[in-house]
Amino acid sequence: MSTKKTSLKDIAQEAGVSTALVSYVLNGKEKESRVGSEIAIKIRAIAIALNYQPNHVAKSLRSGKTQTIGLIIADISNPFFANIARIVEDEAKRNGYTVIIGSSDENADKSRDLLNVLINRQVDGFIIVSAEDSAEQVQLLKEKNIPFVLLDRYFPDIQTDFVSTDHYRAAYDGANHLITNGYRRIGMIAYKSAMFHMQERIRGYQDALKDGGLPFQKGYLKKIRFTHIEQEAKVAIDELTKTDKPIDALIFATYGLAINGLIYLNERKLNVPDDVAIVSFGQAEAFDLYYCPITYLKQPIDLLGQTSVSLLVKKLKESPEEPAQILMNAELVARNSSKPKCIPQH
Amino acid sequence: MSTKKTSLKDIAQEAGVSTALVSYVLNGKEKESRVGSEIAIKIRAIAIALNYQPNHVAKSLRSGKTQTIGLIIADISNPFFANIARIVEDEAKRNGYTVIIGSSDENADKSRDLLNVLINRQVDGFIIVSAEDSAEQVQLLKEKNIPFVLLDRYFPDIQTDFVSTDHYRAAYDGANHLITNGYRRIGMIAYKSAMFHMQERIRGYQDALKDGGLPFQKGYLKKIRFTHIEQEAKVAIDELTKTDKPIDALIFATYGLAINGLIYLNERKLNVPDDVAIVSFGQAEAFDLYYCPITYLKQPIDLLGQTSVSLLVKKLKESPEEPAQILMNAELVARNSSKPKCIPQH
DNA sequence: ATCCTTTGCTTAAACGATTAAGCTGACTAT
DNA sequence: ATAGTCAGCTTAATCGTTTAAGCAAAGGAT
Repeated sequence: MSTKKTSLKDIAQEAGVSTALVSYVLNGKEKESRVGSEIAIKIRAIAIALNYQPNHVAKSLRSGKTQTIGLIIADISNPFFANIARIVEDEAKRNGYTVIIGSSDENADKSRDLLNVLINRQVDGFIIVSAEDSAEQVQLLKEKNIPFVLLDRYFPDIQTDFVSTDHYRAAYDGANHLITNGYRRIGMIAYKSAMFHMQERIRGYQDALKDGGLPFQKGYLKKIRFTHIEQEAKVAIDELTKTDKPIDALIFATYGLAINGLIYLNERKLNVPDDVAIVSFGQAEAFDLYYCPITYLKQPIDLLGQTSVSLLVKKLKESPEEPAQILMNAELVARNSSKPKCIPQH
Repeated sequence: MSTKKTSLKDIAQEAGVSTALVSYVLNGKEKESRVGSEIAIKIRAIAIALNYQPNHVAKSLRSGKTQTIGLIIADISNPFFANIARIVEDEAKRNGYTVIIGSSDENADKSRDLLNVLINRQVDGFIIVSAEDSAEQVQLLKEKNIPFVLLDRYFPDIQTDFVSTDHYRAAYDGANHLITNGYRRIGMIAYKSAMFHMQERIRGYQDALKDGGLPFQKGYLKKIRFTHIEQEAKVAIDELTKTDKPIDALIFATYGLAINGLIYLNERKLNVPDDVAIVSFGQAEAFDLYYCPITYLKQPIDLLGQTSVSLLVKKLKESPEEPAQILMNAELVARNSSKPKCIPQH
């Protein structure tokens, strides 16, 4: 019933040769290893007959390579990361690698844990969407000479390979788009975070306002804590709208922020785009479903994912050279939520 | 620089003992193996000093266990599965397991591929959301005595462990809810599929209509191909609405169908729920964002995921006993999209 | 003094594969 | 005849752990 899996030894026994020969043949090294052609044929036949499947674990132990990539993301249940994960999975498979995904929840401790678990599991390398305060972990990987590629977020102070969206430019484009379309009191809701990508998004927003001749209003920029999105998003929106100079447009720095914010706008019966125009980062079916399709900054997810994998695979094969640092542009997908402003109200 | 990882041998050398002793101590078997308490302390100290991290691959080879679970789903970028994946990941971790996720795209060949790859990687067991035409694969796993638990979908003709939503009852509840709220011409859009869970959803819908005294109209049930959702969903909706007896309510048998359908309803300027009431399977933020929040059948994702993991872990630890077959109820979350029907139009 | 137990350690095989090195016999060249 | 070459195989070490079996010395009982 439970027929034991067949190993090299079984084949060797059946063929009346040593395991070495079998290994040579099945790895296509008959030429270099001077294996007789008759016995090679016989071995191959037996392997098929016994339905031989090499034991990956044994291979890994011997070779020191597991053909496995660790993918660290914030949360697999967030559509942005789920999409990334899917691309990475497919691309890795195409290169003969398997992916192990771990969710860090934007939390440095969990991220460290994950890294350790996966290092012990001997993954060959990592693709990492870094969490807050994880610079030291990245530094450590560098020192340990563990191959990795940072995805979507990077640390300007640490020399690493990375593949990222140009967050500054994306935010700049988003804000600029709103200005062009006639909006003048443009708010932004972002995370309270020291992460470079978030800083860049904020900087892009601010620079666009400045270049558009709009004075930067400190009160128009709201930073809320990742851990309290729901409550703080409401407070932020209230503060942005329940004032004598309410915003007429709002940029969400993140998909998660947008979801929460849009739901609350609904609750408050604020109309998009008449009361508030919207531009958001991230992308998801949800934006298509909103009564007024949401303008968003479409990050090149496919390219990001594919490039990070091929970069990592290259690092794993060839010896490390110069770090590759790739910045990609997000595409502004303009929809009704940011359409040119109608008649000035008053 | 690239300090080699420390192994048992290194510790043994440093402590002047054999690797066996080190292994005993670090695995907490000092008692059974009569290790001296002094040397035990010394070994532990050295292990910490050298930052010893056991090599999981070697452990796996020796033990035949990789502490890894294979999770086969349709598509990680689908929110339903992404959520499942997250739960499974967390629950597995809590039990000392790592998860490898594979997306089958509802395709039997890909599913078979995935299974083989993961079997070669020596995963200890599987959690599987079965794809169309994959009954034979499940049968094979059974014969090979590879532990697995089916998740959310199962085959009534094959005796296996499974954890699933009661799809029949969920659909019945959904349709019944619409009837109760005054709708009389209730359509359904489902997948053209032989999968049991889809058949059950359809059967639930039909039985509810029957029990509600509504004649089942063949034309009100549309089955569309998984591979052509976008086009066929439009056609289906047109056929359901552009007729002299148009539907007044619609059930989507799936999250993906709902997304496509709702977008098209928008396009057609059909109002929810005044023109068409909606009830959908699946759940996602998207449903909250719709101008009229969508009534949905909330599957107990957390419980499904957790239960499947603990079931599998139990199978892996203890010897196989009776197969566990668990059916859970979906909760109907009633929102505005299915609110009691207003004034009869004519 | 002798035997038995117990304690504290080592030895070595095993998991399944890879691969450098060595062995044997046949053939070639001189 | 004799050395050298080469084809065709085997041997055995190795990757890092685990663990059954065994060995040696010390202590206890008679």
